[in-house]
Amino acid sequence: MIVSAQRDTALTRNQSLVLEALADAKGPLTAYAILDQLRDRGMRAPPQVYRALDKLVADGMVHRLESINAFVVCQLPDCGSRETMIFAICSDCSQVTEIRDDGIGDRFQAVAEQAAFSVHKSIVELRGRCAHCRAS
Amino acid sequence: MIVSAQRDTALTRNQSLVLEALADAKGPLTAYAILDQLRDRGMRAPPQVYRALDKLVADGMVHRLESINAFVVCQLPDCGSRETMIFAICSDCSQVTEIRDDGIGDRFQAVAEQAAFSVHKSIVELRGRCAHCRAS
DNA sequence: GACTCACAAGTTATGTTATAACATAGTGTC
DNA sequence: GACACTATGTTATAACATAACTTGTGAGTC
Repeated sequence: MIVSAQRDTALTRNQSLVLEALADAKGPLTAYAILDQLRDRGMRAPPQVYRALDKLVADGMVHRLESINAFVVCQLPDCGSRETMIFAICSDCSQVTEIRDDGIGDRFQAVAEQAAFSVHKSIVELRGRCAHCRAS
Repeated sequence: MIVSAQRDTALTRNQSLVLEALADAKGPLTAYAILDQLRDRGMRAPPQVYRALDKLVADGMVHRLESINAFVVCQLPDCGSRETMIFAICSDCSQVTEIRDDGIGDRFQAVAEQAAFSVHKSIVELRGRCAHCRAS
């Protein structure tokens, strides 16, 4: 459950480009969407994007959404810390809301403990409809 | 090994083959691993496997593990119902334990409601170490 | 039997996501 | 300069998934 954030080092050019692309995006982007966006700024091949994403995810500045194979910039402050985050992904517009639920990590730990399973990382992704899409 | 489960219609040959392969497996299998196993029983191409998996997942007899792109046969009875299941996936041996936590769905619903998000489906996957791998 | 409707299965090709493996270039230290 | 170290670039390919079309098959009808 410990996510060590090491933001001590400055970002490299590629890392900055990828972070910028994600920050400017309205929603999550796939690695290849990022690549396409950054082609005219020198990004040429998938490994460049994936390497940058690896670093940004490790530092807690970007989250990977496992169920849609996409990446989103972190919306909450202090997210590099230890909390388990919940991602609410709209099935209509694919916008993502990052939700903090203190204690959910402990709950997972507790139920897992009954199976003698020790949790290192939790993935919680909710699929449904966001406020905006429900209204329209 | 035959797995009885809650289903409306009988399984087709391909669906039975895929279910059998998953039931006999020690852990989760990817679609292509299933394909390889079933080649000598007539399975030839990915769409055949994916179509069978679609049906089995829809019927609740098989679960898809989003974070590892793999599939596992349902371990718990009455899983076709609406419960949100928790999957504990061992990072060492990739064995999966399916955990039931009544109430976790309500909790997700509650926190999502604060963001006016309506949940249709929840994905919870815990990564860590299973009892067996911790002991060894 | 012949027809046809519906659906499962088969097939080909391609799209999408991710990484292995190796080559090159910059940077700081001695 | 020689060296280690890290980031980058590049090519190729692995791994996962689906679109689109064809063929088979069984049930119901005439």
